[in-house]
Amino acid sequence: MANLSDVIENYINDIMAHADKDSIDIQRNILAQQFKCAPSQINYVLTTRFNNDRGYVVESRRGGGGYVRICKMNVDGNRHIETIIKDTIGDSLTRTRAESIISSLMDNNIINEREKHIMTRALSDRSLQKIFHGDRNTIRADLLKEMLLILV
Amino acid sequence: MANLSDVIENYINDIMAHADKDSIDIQRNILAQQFKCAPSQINYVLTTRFNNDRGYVVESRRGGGGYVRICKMNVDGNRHIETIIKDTIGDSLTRTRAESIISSLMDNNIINEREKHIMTRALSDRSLQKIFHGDRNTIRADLLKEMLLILV
DNA sequence: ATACGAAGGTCAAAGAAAGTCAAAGTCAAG
DNA sequence: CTTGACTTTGACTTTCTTTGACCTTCGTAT
Repeated sequence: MANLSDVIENYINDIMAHADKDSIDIQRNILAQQFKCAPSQINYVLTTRFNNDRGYVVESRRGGGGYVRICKMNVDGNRHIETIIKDTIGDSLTRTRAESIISSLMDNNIINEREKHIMTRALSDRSLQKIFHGDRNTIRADLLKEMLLILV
Repeated sequence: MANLSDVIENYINDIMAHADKDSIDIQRNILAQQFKCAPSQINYVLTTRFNNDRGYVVESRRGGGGYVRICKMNVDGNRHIETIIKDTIGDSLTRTRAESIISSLMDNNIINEREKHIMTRALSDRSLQKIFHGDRNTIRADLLKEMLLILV
């Protein structure tokens, strides 16, 4: 059932969890071989699951001895929230991005699980079903910003 | 014989009853094939029978490895919330009524102050600013029901 | 310096689900 | 027999994943 991207995400999370540091190094081609997939699939996982919204920074190096370093940033509360409201969210926010942002807030203990669920549900497609499709993402942006304001 | 929607509803209830968890995952197209109907019929069943008035939350994902997850919220555990969702809110909810419902939840220790603030913000006129006036109260109703279902 | 091989990056097309919407069908109540 | 609520269907849309062809960067042996 689970797709390959999820499996790879899990695998990386696992390594991350068992690492001493907040960053790990992987090798793209090796990983791709391991999972019998195209190397670019690894990039796909990185951009969809280990991106900024989720609180990760990825750096890499090509050529012999190349690597991909995945760093989990841990942030301090208030400043982070302000940045999210002012810069990260913007005028429009997809559901996927909203969920990423909310997840990373929980990872950083800025909100708890119940609060995460409340926010996620509020921003779900189902809650916003009656809103014209083209407007949903702007409403989502407004909603999340407003909800986050209580945290500052 | 009952109509197809009823049959599908029963089928889903059956799976639900035999599941360990309070949620099950289905695949829309598979189910449609099984019942030899249009895939959108499954959506019809979901919106008419497994909606939040009946205590269900549905989430889904498209694309490879996609699924539809149907979660039964244990509303029986909480008569108060059940009543609010089924009877008090209805199809339309003004901001004022929303606020008084939320306040009463806090007074009854069902939610804490932070949660109250999050919900109030989400339902504020500012958050919903860009929604056409005539639609705001229906959206509010949907939003509050969806958020409340998380609590049970 | 240069060329070559060993990384990693990008992008677009194809594939795999699920969602939407409105038209057409059904059926019971008035 | 008409009306209105509920159901069924199908054409079209959107989202997410997977793959592959082609590009860029880096280290190293000559």
